[in-house]
Amino acid sequence: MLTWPEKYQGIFVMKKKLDLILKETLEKCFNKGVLEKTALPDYVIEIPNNTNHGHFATNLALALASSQRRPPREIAEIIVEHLVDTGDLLEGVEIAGPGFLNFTISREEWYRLLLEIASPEKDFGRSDQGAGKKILVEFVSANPTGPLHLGHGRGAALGDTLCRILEFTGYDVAREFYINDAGQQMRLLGESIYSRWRQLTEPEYPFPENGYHGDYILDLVKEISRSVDLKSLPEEEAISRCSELGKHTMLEEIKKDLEEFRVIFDVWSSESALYASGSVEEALEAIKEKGQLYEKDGALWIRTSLYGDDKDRVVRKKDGQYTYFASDIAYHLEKWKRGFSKAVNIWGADHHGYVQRMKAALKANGLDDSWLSVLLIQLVKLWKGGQEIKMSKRAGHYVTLKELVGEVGVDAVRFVFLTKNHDSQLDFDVDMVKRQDSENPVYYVQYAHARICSIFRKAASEGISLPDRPQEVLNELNLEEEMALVRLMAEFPPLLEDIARRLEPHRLTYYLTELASGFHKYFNLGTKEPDKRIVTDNVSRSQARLILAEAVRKVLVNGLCLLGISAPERM
RNA sequence: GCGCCCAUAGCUCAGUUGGAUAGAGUGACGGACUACGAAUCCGUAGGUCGCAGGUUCGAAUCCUGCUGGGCGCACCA
Repeated sequence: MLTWPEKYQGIFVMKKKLDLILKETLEKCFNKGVLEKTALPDYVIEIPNNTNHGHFATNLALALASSQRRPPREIAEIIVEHLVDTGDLLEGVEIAGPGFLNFTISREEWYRLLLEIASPEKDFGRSDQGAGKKILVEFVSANPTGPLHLGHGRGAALGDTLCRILEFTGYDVAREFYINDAGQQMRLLGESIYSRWRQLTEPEYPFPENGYHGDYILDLVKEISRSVDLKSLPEEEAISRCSELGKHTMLEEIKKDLEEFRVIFDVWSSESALYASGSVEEALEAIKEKGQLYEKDGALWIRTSLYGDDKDRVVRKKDGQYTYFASDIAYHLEKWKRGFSKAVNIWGADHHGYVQRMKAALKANGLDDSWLSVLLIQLVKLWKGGQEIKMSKRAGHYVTLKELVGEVGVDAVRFVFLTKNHDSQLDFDVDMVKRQDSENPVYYVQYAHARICSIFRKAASEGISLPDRPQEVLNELNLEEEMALVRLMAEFPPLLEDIARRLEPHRLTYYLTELASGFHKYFNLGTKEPDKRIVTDNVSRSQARLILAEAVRKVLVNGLCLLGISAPERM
């Protein structure tokens, strides 16, 4: 039976303890009169980039400099001199640079954290930061007029990973796909299909202006003519059948492609349903009651300009038709009514101009600015053989998500889509991603996992496994590389919370690459120096290193899982 | 014309409430396996953080102006 420690002594606790020590120390200095009593300044306790700067560093002395009217280094010395050392947390403190305080945490404290990570019961990195908060993430939301392209894929990877991280950090998350299935574009889809069908027998039959040119339209023609006898219908009815069935088929396809991409939505909501249920009218009525609507030139306007938009916007046209904006407002008010404490939209960068007006419309309805966050994703450019593959949706020739996934695999596509900030353009080099070597960032991380699994197999073959009493072997861990790994893993939970707060999932790929790198580096020590291998002839040392390896493995698994990427045991 | 975003190594990009010597991958060059997986590791080279001011103990990060790029400014969807 394993005996693991129950109490979590992680990095939060360390930081909190340290902060307490600092506050008590200051109090002491004030009371003794060695420092002038002032309000607490804004200071930071952080993990320094440079390992020479200790495990934690604070700028407290620098922050005090102006109110104390003394040089920061002098203040730092006073603080160190009066440091209230309560427990066994600290191993050392140094004054450095202009007056930073660098703290070293005791080894025992790090061992406690390591056991916490490796513990089989604990989902390391999971937190309850978002407890009680319901958050709605709307993403992809592709029009059902064609297959998903790379931009949708990027949005899908971003949105899904964000959702996974939000869930892991305690939020109640709903993944939602909004179907723009009202209005002109559905009509155009129907006409495009119908026209292609007619052209089978009448090559001269006109194709609609702005119609959809892709080859998939021909597939839809085949599909539809199998179940419907278009010939027997009047033209108008045939087109509307084509529109209806085309949409249905496209949606099924989109759903299938997304599932293949490991993205499952909780809710599929539809624009046309908003009209059918009267939600659009209802929403406008509510806005009207707030006095935010007015008529001008025969159209109905909303006063978004009062709330940060450049100008007021039309919600109902002169011809009586509602604008797209009207249903969008209704949709977002619906989201609000469903009780979400926050909404996140992931939109293509071409919807840029929409953000401000959407927020303004919500504000006009009394909603807070920060309730809706919109993440805009920039273009994906595809490179192959050193050439950019130009795409044009209009002309109907573009690489679909399905094709790319078929070529390089889900793992690689998801990973690469998340290696960049959503706000910057992304170059996807197919050749690089297809190569099964170091140039491929996904393999780098997955390989670290497979390698650890391999080490466990090796250890097992020599009769070595994780110890029953891990506490008793841990002091075998004292290499700098080993402690660096522990410290790096300690940053995982706060990183996830930060990602959840700032909606920046791409940071996870960087972190995992860094962790994998730390492990590869550590592993390679053993090629030169056999006593630095994980599996050595010293059993307790091997066991200690297996605990470390297991901890790394768990963080890698959790991280990859959050990215929606597999963690293979062999490659 | 107005608004938003971006500008960091040859290339692609990280750099997160302003912190110490600005990082990684890739490309180039040179090294490391008869023993835990070389899909790995180590080393060298590479920078006026677009330009110019400002704020302060301290700026890639905040402010202003400029230059260069992207996107958006519909009674389209």
